[in-house]
Amino acid sequence: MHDMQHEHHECVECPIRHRAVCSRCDAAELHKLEQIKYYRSYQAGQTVIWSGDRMDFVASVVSGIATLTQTLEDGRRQMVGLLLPSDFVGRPGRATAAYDVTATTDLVMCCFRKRPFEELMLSTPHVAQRLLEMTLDELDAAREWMLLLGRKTAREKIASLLAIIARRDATLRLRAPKGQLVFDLPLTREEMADYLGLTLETVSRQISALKRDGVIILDGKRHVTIPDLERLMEEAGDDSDGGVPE
Amino acid sequence: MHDMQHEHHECVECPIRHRAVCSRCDAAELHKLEQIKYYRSYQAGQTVIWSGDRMDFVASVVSGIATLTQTLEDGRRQMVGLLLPSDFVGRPGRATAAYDVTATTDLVMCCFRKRPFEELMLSTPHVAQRLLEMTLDELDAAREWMLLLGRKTAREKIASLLAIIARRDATLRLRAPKGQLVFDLPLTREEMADYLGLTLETVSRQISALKRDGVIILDGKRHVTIPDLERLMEEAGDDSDGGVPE
DNA sequence: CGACAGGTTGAGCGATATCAAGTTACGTGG
DNA sequence: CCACGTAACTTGATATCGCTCAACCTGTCG
Repeated sequence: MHDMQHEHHECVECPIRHRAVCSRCDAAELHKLEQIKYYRSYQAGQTVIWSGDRMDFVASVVSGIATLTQTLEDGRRQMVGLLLPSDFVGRPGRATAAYDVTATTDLVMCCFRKRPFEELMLSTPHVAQRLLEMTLDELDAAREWMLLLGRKTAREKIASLLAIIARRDATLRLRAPKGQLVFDLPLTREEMADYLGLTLETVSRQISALKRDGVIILDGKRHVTIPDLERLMEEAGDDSDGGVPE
Repeated sequence: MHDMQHEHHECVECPIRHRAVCSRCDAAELHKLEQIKYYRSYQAGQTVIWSGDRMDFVASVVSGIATLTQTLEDGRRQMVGLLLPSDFVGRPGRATAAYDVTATTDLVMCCFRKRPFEELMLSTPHVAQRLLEMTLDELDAAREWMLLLGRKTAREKIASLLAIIARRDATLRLRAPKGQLVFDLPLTREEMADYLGLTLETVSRQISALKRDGVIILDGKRHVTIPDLERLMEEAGDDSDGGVPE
């Protein structure tokens, strides 16, 4: 089902060390985490967990991208989470997965056995504090998506998604998002549709329209250039700056 | 702007004592909370906080109902939270409100000054633990709403909202949701529309349709009877039971 | 009694879904 | 290296659900 890699990386060299659920931990706490962690790898397209499955671990995304999706009986799908490096998967205190988790690119996760992790959360407040902070951020992101899903037009939805991916990509590379932005779409048209509450045909048409109008430049189907981020933000319909309050 | 009530209620007699952010606290911790708490009351329709405003407190809803809403520049509104008794308002570590908070009924809140509350969270893990749990629950609810907003039809949206209100009303009264359910809608048609990503006209039409089809019985505009919860759940499109995993 | 907020209903329109036909890119086996 | 198959994507024609605009109803409060 999945490849297991038993290589043992050092936490102190971990690429997500400063952003993940472990970012607040001191050396002693990291040592405890190190004892209950292990890595798992998945290929693009593989399902990590099915909704309803027993889940005996929680995890951080180390590299790659995963999605959370919900499905109605008749097959209608809605993505409800996009997991990037450093994002957390799973819920302490819950036995089964609430959503399908799928690797959309090759994916490496740093897993912690659930029971020891829960005990560790009680004894070392730094993990719980960071997890609360991350969960509050996710809740804000979810509410932003609710606005998008409930009230934005198809064109605005596409522009919003492109803006989010562009900005996120820029921060991952530690470059300020200014001037011309270039990135690759990590999602298929269908995955974008599932994220935006649209059909894949509408996604395709709106991308073509944004291209025709010069808001984006496409090279192939996935490689995107944003000549003017301001313009894209206007198309997204968000109020002005998009600055994240803190 | 708002009435302040300086009456001093005892935490041990508080109606939300067993569900709110303080539910895990022991007597000593409650005593600390009691020293930084105060009550505020708002009338139905009053705005509690505007998005972007400085927020010097966090709070629990004691009685009544409040909403969180986001607005696009051109006036399109999306509700992103429905706050019921015991729900938590505000975010530790953030200076300004991210959403408009409005009292839809008369509302009483138990407020804690933000700075002391944040310090208390560091010293007493029970508050932070409970807040994490509540935030994870809210995140699940938000993701459920994303599915509704992105993929459900107008009729399914209305049925879903009615089912949620019915069940929640039943649990607040501590009665198992079986047989015939009766409750009053706490929201206007417009508020329902803002919650569901619809127009108020569509809300009105779909409610009329559900009434015509015998799924609900209306007495006046707000008083609802659900003769068959199973039937309503089917109309909502959710898979079967709707049981909350834990 | 009049005014107004909340709610209902109708007619027509438009954005997005649906159904369908192609196109492009890419890997695989001959 | 080419032919084939397939997944991803694009584009067109048509259908439909929910929106918009508008009129009207109902209950409440002064």
